[in-house]
Amino acid sequence: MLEERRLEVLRAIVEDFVSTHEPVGSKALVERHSLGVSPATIRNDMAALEDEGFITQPHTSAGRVPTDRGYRLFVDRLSGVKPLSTAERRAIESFLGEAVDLDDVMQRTVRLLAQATKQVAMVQYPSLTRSRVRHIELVALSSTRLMIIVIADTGRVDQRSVESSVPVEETLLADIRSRLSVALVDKPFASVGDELADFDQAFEPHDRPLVTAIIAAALETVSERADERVVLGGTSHLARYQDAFPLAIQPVLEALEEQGVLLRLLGEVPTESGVTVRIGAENSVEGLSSTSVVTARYARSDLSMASLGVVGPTHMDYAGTMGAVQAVAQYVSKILDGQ
Amino acid sequence: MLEERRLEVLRAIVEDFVSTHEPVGSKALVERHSLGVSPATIRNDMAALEDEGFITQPHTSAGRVPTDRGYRLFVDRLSGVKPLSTAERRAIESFLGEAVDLDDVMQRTVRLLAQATKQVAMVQYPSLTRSRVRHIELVALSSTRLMIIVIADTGRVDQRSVESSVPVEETLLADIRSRLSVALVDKPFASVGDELADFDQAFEPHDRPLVTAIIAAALETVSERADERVVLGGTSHLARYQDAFPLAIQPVLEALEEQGVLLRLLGEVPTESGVTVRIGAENSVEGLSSTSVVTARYARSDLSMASLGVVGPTHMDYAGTMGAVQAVAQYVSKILDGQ
DNA sequence: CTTGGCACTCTACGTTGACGAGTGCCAATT
DNA sequence: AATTGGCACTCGTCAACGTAGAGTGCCAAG
Repeated sequence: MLEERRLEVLRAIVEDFVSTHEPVGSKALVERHSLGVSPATIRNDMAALEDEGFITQPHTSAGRVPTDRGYRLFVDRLSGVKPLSTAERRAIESFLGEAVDLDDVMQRTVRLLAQATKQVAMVQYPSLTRSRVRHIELVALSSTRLMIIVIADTGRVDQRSVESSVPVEETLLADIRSRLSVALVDKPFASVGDELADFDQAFEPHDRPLVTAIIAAALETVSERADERVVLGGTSHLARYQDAFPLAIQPVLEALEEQGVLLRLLGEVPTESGVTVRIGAENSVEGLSSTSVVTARYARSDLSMASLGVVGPTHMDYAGTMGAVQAVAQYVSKILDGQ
Repeated sequence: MLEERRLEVLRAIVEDFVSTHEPVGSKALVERHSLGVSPATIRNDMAALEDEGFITQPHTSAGRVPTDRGYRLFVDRLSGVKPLSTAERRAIESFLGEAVDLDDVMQRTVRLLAQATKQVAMVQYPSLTRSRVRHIELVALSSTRLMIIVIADTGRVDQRSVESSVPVEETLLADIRSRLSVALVDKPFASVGDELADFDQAFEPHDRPLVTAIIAAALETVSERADERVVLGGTSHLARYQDAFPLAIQPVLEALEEQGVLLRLLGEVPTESGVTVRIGAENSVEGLSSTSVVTARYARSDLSMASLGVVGPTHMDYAGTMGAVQAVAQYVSKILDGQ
């Protein structure tokens, strides 16, 4: 009974604080929510919640504000995932459906997510590790410069240029090209290294340096590093919190400019499926200790896998944000599948 | 004599205001700069400058602040372009030299520019209009899905997928591929449309729909739209002006999120060479009316051409910024040439 | 366990008054 | 004709002060 009402009080505090951005007091609480008790009772509950570390007061005699721990409890036990309206779902689907290529899908997704959540959105390119090689191409740009192009079955195209110390014959190039195709096409990216292990043995010793360089370039395009790409959008939403709370936007912007940081945010995802929320200091990223990160995985039917998500103030609308992130992840998966 | 000193006063005001960000008064001016006259004289000059619209006072009794017109005069007649130190030049060269491909060059350039100017940097991808087709490739992703890949002599790779209503034979594909190569390789992008004008006539009528779709995709990769890509960096520098002056950062961030806006900023460049400065309302972009934009063109020996630049508050260090932008443009050109 | 009452603590806000920076104007000087 | 010192005036900034109001904790009564 009492346990239950306390949770109800916490929920009310979080909801009010999220919508008003102002510390919430006992009197305002009973007015806005129909808890059947008096302010004094609420005050007792609040004192208990504060002892347990779920809420805190900015200064003596102000209302209460949820702590990170309070938000955590709220997300885990009190809040659901608010589904999007059918109109919203339809808008998402049609907007994503218009995308012409993978870059466009990523671009559109990040805009969509930022717009839907009114927060900063990030979308990781589909991982290559489970992809396979669809096609491999070797092109001479000049007599000593080549370009190697690898196309994944996800539709992703990667290229890298290779410098040769000596001019390259077109016949040699054709030979390498066809052998590469035989060796790699339809092979998973993860096994490219093995497939190419003694690839250079088939060539004349004096061609080996070139072949080795090409192999190195091929491995680079295929290696983990290649899917370390995240697009970002909606940073202007950060400015809305400018004057608000302890959210200095400079460190946040700085952190978000680092691809490495974005990858960590999107990468540290537990095994479970569904939406992941990391609150405040749970993000082991300096500069984001007063923000929350909501992420979800998306996949193209197990071929490739990556994450997307948003970054916002800890006092965000978790239910709505989680709903939007989940829905977008779902539709991106669908679109990628269809393509 | 008097005319000359007035200009000197304007220069002093701009310089002081840029470094302190505070309105500058007559007394402070004579103290900090060795003009051989008294504050009262300066006041007369200031009154004249104000009448002419070069400076203004925020309120009745505060110091003077330059107007957009004042900055314009300063940039046109009073300020030079501050060259970078050799250490800086060397750092730029070595950092850009490490780039592995075009994407990497763009990425590094934008970081460099942001870091060197402590402002928001933007870099446009090299324009395709003057590029030529180096190689064209057609790949089957599935029996009804193709991908067309166009490689420019700038090293730029563009791809686009094509859907076919009927399964595509590999022999047909090979035929189209070789004819495309013959028709397009070494042709300038601008002429691709002409070259493909009656390309479909060479094929059987029932193959025409597919060929037409491929032509459309090829044109898309080659069309103007394709070079409409700008990378952005250093947005966190905006936050430094947060509390300062009339630079609300939200509208600026919003404007900079629009690729179209960036292209307009980088595109509206007069015929003259060198560095271009647009001050305040001279940028015909809503939201950027209290910022200045400094841009320069870069080129790969006339093959391709694009712009780069920075966005900052109107009270920026024009000499230093112009120097950095110019130097970076110069080195990017060099690097692209070498590659 | 709940509730009303009460004293207490702070913050937010508006008022007030000095202070100082800066100006414009004028008469005197060169 | 240009420069200069003097002087009165304007205004924004800042600190001090006091008040109003929101919110709390505690206690005694229901």
